[in-house]
Amino acid sequence: MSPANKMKRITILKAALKLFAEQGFHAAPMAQLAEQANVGVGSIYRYYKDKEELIETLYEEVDEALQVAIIEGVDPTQSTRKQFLHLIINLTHFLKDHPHEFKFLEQYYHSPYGIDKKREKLLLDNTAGRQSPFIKIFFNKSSKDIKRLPVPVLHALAFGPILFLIRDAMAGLVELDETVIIQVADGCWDAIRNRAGS
Amino acid sequence: MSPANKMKRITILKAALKLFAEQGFHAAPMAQLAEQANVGVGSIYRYYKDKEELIETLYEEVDEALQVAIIEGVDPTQSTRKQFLHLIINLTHFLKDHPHEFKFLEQYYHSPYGIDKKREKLLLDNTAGRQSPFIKIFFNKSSKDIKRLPVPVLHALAFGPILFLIRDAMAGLVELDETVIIQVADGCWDAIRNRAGS
Amino acid sequence: MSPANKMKRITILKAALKLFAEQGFHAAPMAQLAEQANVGVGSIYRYYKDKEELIETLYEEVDEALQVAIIEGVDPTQSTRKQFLHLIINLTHFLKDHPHEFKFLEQYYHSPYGIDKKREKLLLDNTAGRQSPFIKIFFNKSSKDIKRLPVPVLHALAFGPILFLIRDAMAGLVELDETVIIQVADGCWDAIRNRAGS
Amino acid sequence: MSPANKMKRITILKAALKLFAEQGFHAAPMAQLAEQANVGVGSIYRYYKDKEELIETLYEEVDEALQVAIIEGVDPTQSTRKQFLHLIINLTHFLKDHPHEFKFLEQYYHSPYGIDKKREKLLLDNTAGRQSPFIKIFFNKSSKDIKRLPVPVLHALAFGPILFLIRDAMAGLVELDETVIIQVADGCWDAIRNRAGS
DNA sequence: AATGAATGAGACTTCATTCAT
DNA sequence: TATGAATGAAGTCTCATTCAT
Repeated sequence: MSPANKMKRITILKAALKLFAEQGFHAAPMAQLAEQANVGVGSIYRYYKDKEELIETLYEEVDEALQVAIIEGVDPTQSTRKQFLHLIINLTHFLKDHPHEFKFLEQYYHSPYGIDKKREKLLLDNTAGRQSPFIKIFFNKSSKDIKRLPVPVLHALAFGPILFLIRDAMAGLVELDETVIIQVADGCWDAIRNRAGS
Repeated sequence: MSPANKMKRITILKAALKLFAEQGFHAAPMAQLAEQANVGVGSIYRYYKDKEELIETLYEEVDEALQVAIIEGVDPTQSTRKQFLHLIINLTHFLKDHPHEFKFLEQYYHSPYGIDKKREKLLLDNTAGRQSPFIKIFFNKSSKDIKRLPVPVLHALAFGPILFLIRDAMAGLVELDETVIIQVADGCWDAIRNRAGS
Repeated sequence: MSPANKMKRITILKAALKLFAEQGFHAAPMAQLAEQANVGVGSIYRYYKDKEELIETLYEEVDEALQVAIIEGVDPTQSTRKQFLHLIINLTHFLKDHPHEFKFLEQYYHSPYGIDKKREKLLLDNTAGRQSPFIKIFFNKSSKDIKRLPVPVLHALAFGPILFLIRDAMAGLVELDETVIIQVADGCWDAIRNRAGS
Repeated sequence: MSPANKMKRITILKAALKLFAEQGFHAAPMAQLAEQANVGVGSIYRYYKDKEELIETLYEEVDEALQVAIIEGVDPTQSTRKQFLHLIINLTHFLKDHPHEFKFLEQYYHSPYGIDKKREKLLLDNTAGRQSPFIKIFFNKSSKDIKRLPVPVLHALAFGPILFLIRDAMAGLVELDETVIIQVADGCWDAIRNRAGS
């Protein structure tokens, strides 16, 4: 594919991200998307078979970016706690700085779009593959530092709060400054760490 | 309103809950809803101005039921921890036992339906009103037992994990038995409690 | 179905017959059909799942009418030749008097719509069922009067010419008056009859 | 036009014939045609003003080939009957051996593409020109051997049956072997020949 | 001359909402 | 009051045709 083509693909994807985030999949007509992307309606269909494929592709793209952002700068030689905090902070910053991506992902996961199909795939191979760059490495060496709990439970304890909070932040209910982020991360750490003498 | 009317309102609402949960708002035509509810399409419009109002009303109903279920049997004379565990368990059971309600709420919150409009309203007066039956009471006496953190942060630490986990459970990724629930609740408690000497 | 409904079904069918005959299936948009039938576009879809079902229904309807018209007044006690001529004349009159029906059928059979599916069904059970009211009766007693040939061949010899000619007549190339019809019918009879002493 | 151009014209035409025969005019996008012909879409438009012109041209080509094939080997010195049988056999073989051509012609004639415009032109100057190579010569000397009937009627009697039958053969309803062909041709001959003493 | 990406009119179909019965 | 047939705006997608390269 030529660079020009690639560029148009991306233009469309970007416009879609914004539009879908702002209006939702269903309330975003292809015509409007075409307009925002400054292309003809038909052109979208050169690059994506249909609306669904566009959404799937967008999801893949966004998810990829998220995964990359999350592990950025995490240093495996540091303490588990340090790494954990780093992850949480990365995640939070990425989502705060990319509200469109955040809203899109929220919709994607929670609308019965590919809800079962996608979540299942996603989370299933979380345990053993894809997203794992960080999850797996992190939880694998967990023996000592982290509670011996089923991975999904650790997962929930570790990431549930911050995701919950980011939603509130998006809605303007909290100011997610560094202090708060650290507080939450600390809380999460408390939730999963293996407290020796307690 | 006559009892007969009231009954029909409820019939419609029940059918809507099921349909919306199973298919999503957008994929659930009013005609199908009418069919499921065994009423004429036109009748729905006697009780609800339009589809949106129906959804809003349904949300209110479901939310109310959830609030009630959550505080059921919580005893203010018990220890904060006990009360907290009780809340979490109530919440989990309700959502596990009412998957339609759960799916509906997920959609409602995460689709840009009333996302801003609604969440804002909802969470804003959380702090000082509606939902508070349990939140407020609970956090107000928090001085000693619970970390001194902004309420939304506590909120996130307390409820984020279990909500996260319930989603996984719905998708069939985890078995949410009593043991797991307790584990999570304990984890959450660890996240928010004020550990005296640590 | 109420009489009013039935009436609208028929109104639509009639408009469709005219439109399809004049413009062809593909060149006849549903919107135009709706206009001609004086109904809303959406209404068509109350009665017919989609354009294809409409076409199929129309075909069934037209075919039925044709079958009925063909055997009208045919008297089994008359000579085979008389009956044959009667059939041909009925057929010719019906198609001449119903040019829309004729054009529609031509299209239906010869466009790769249900070409294989339909023709097969049609012609296959011609031999032994449906259309047979006349075909079967006619060819079954054929032993003496009619050549011993495979049925499809007799079929072709008997009806090929008149169908061919009707097309020319529709195009204005021949005037299909009684004389000509009789001439053709006679020719066909000559083609299939068993000439004793020749 | 250069030989190379001529070749490309023909390549396109061949691909079109196949595609139109298999899918029908309407279901055969220009893009797919280009692909099959191994040319760019734009190139098609260098040779043909638009889709319609392409179809018309194709029709002309196919018709020409058919005319040529039909008279091949017909010997004017033979008896009228022999010549007639020869014609029928030629026609049948050509169409049997060129199913794409056959399907294309069927569509072309029976869809309101150029139905009136084309058939009229075609058949009109049949009487006095174009196609006549065989028709005219054949029917002109007909005085004695053949019934005195309007040419279109003779036409119908002579060719109607075999065309009818070929359709059935294409649909797999009859096996068109030499025997059957001869039977039909004989039947047709019976239909048009002037039986002396009858 | 050849290409094929781009276009947008227009096709089919759905569905929230109305209104005559 | 209850109904559901009728409506048409709006959505998704296709495809003949053009035009910059």
